[in-house]
Amino acid sequence: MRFSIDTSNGVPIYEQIVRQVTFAVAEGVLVSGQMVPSVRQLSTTLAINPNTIARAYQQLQSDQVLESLRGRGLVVRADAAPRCDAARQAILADRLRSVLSEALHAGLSTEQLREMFEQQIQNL
Amino acid sequence: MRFSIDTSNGVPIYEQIVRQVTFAVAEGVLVSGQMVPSVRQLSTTLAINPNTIARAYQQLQSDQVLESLRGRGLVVRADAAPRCDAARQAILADRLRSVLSEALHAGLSTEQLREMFEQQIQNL
Amino acid sequence: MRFSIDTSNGVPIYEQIVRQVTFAVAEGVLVSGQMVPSVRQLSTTLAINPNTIARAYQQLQSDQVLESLRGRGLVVRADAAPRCDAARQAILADRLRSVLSEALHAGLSTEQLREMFEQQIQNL
Amino acid sequence: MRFSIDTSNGVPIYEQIVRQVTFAVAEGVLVSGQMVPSVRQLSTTLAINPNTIARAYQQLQSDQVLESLRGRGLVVRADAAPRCDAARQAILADRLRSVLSEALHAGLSTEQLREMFEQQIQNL
DNA sequence: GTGGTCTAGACCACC
DNA sequence: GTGGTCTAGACCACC
Repeated sequence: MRFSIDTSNGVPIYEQIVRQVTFAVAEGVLVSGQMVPSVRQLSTTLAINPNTIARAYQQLQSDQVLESLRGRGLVVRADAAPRCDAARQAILADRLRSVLSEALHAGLSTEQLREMFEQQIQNL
Repeated sequence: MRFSIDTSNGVPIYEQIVRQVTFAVAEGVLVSGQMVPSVRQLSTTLAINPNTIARAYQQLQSDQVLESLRGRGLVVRADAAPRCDAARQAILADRLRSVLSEALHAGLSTEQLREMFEQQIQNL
Repeated sequence: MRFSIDTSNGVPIYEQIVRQVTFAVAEGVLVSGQMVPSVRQLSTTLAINPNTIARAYQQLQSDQVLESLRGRGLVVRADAAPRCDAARQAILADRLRSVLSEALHAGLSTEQLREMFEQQIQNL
Repeated sequence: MRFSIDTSNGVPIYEQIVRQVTFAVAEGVLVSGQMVPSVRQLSTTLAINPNTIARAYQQLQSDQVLESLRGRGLVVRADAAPRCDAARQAILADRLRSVLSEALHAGLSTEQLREMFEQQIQNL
């Protein structure tokens, strides 16, 4: 799988990695038993501090997405896919809800929002 | 105008104040020449340190939304409304874009997104 | 004499009044024995707080430019003109020196400065 | 780069730092990608409170002169040099304009000003 | 009364 | 280690 890190959007790097792995499992890009790149390897390909990678992998383990196979590395857990799918849905719905809520509080109408939605989605 | 501060959502307090003033000017709740509450007054009503209020007002001045009448207080600048409206639009569109972009990268379809959008907007 | 107050250039209002009176005496626009407008009158014509005017006049008295004639008001002192002329020269030379010094420290050459000088003086 | 702070000239300390960094980038003394001293380090070498340094660096970020590499420090932005050069030019021209304007209003002739200019520039 | 600046010191996330 | 935010409290010029 490919990672894309944006160091300037305020989202912590380790969080971006956690999400991208979670989403990849949800989509089936990463499947049960598949290994993820080693801390060292990912650290050099992304030019990111190894501690940051390690922290992301640590959280993915406590999220029960990855597990450590002694001496071999980290792999996707057998039961991770549905959990990741649920997590993906929840994370995205929540972020969407929060943006919409702020926009409504800022005085935009539902119609203006729908317009903005269509406009943004066409630009992507 | 009324302010509502949420100290637990990660958004800096001064930033929340900046946004709320900007949005209020965009909506016409605050109009040109109108004074904003004094640093000390807002500080006591919100139970927030005066420095934090001052920082928000400082940024609103460099954003050209407020201007200082020395020794008297801060007022909304004559030409602030369109600037604030544009800022509001830009901030919200950007946040929406970022959510949608992440959702698409996470594998959701445009149709799924549209569904999620309608669902979230009805719950608000 | 006419006063012009700029409330947005950072120079305190009372200071602007002090300087304008001083310069007017230096130029001969105000002459010895001539009365200056009363605090109350100047306050209303300039729409400025009377305390601010009073403060300016206080300083002009301690600068020995004005003197108070009991019950009649403030007039230009007999010996004020040369003092004001010297003050004007000193104030302006000092401000010029300070700008030039900063520009040189900022890396501009004498030639660039001379250019800038001619350009600015033509625009005035 | 070296900083020199004058705490007695009325110009706020953070503003002096902002200007010195801006001018250094304009001159090429600081180049794109180069790190500026850390808040704590500059704070101790200048014997200035870290908050004051942070405030200057904050403004330099909103001026798009510096950018933050989270957890690592602050560097000069890729496109900062022309912006800084323009800012330097604008700041100095404006200060010069303001001095000349005041001098003309004070009754000096263009010729007297030119004389004063040459005199001051030789003494520096 | 008003805002503006500064110090001191704490706590935080991130690398 | 890095910057970012916030509190507490002081002092200032100005109105």
